Amino acid sequence: MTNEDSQLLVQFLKVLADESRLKILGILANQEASVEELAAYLQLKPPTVSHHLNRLRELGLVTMRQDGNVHTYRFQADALSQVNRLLKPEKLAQLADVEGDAWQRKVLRDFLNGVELKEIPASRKKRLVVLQWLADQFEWDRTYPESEVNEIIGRHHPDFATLRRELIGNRFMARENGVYWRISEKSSSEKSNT
Amino acid sequence: MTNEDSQLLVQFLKVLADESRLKILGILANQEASVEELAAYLQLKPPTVSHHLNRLRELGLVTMRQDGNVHTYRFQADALSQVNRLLKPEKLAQLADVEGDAWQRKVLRDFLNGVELKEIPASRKKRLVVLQWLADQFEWDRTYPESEVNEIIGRHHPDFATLRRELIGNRFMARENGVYWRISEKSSSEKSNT
DNA sequence: ATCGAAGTTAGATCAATATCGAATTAGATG
DNA sequence: CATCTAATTCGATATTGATCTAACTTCGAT
Repeated sequence: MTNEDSQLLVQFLKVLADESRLKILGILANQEASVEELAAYLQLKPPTVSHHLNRLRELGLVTMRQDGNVHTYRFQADALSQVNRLLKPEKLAQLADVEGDAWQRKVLRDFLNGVELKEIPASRKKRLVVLQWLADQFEWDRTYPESEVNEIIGRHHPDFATLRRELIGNRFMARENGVYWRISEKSSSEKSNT
Repeated sequence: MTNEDSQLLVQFLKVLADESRLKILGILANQEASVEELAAYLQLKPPTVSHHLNRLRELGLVTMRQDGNVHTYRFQADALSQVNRLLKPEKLAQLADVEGDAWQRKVLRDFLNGVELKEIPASRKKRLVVLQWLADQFEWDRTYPESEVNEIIGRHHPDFATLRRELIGNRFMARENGVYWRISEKSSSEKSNT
């Protein structure tokens, strides 16, 4: 489902999600009708019906034919199939993909001030996002002595000891013989930014 | 399509016709999620998401499971099938039937003041409605001399001659040898009221 | 038992829009 | 041409509803 498909679906649903317009379609599904007839059926004034017919026409749900002064509207059944095509679980699922990691970005926006970590998130999920970001401050393919680890973390937050332990505990980094290095995630979906 | 079906369809469409809610469904179609995650994905505040989830839950489009403080929402794919079932040309066509002859009633309401015909409609379609009503003032299974026809019509409008000719011309009544009687319509859908 | 975090509820605000009356356009008719 | 009718357009109004902040509830952890 492309992004335009998604926008189109919303437009269709907005136009259909109105009792008057559904009734209009219902009437026109039986037989074509003029604005005045529709207005009387629906107990609405002609300008209101005209407005609704315009919205329906914009999406191809009805067409208009003019006989003298009378505008006769006709239902276009196949336009509905577009909606039914898009309104399926699989299609909706594709809709979400365009979004991406907005949540992670939000967490970082909330807890970072520039490169400064305002505080350590209490919730585990958010803490993991921040730790991932912190781990990204370290390069791959090399080791760091503890002093350098403390210094790098210290640029972002005073409590480097806690954060260092968290990095190890949550397997963003590993330690052996007093040196530290980054380790890769197995399957998690987190990604860094900047 | 019953009337409740129709109301249900409108409710569904109203709930679905919102970009945020469609996105929520899109995300949940891929994996279940908590309120906060959804809020971050969509860049909305938790109360807003909570509101949307409530609307979706009312229609069975999502279900909720509570783990401690975290409410985890899950997409219910089969709820969508209801919409697809109702959103078909044939179903919409059935929707109009519940309405009936509102238009005719409207015309009569406009042109009648009690039993008094305020004026003779200029538009043919409306004139036919009024003539049908006028014809209903005559009984079946008997004949009327012209004088009585004039008198009966005269109760409703001064110009009884024009109306009498219209009744004949539009085949609501017939005349032979100076007497008049009602004749039945072939297939027209008009019905009278009181 | 206290505190913090996730969620919901309540209330307020603001934008979108359904509806209508008035004015306008365009066709038909005498 | 003058008039009448159907339809549309325009402007105003009123309602609906999406979103937010603030307050409250509930649960878990310290």
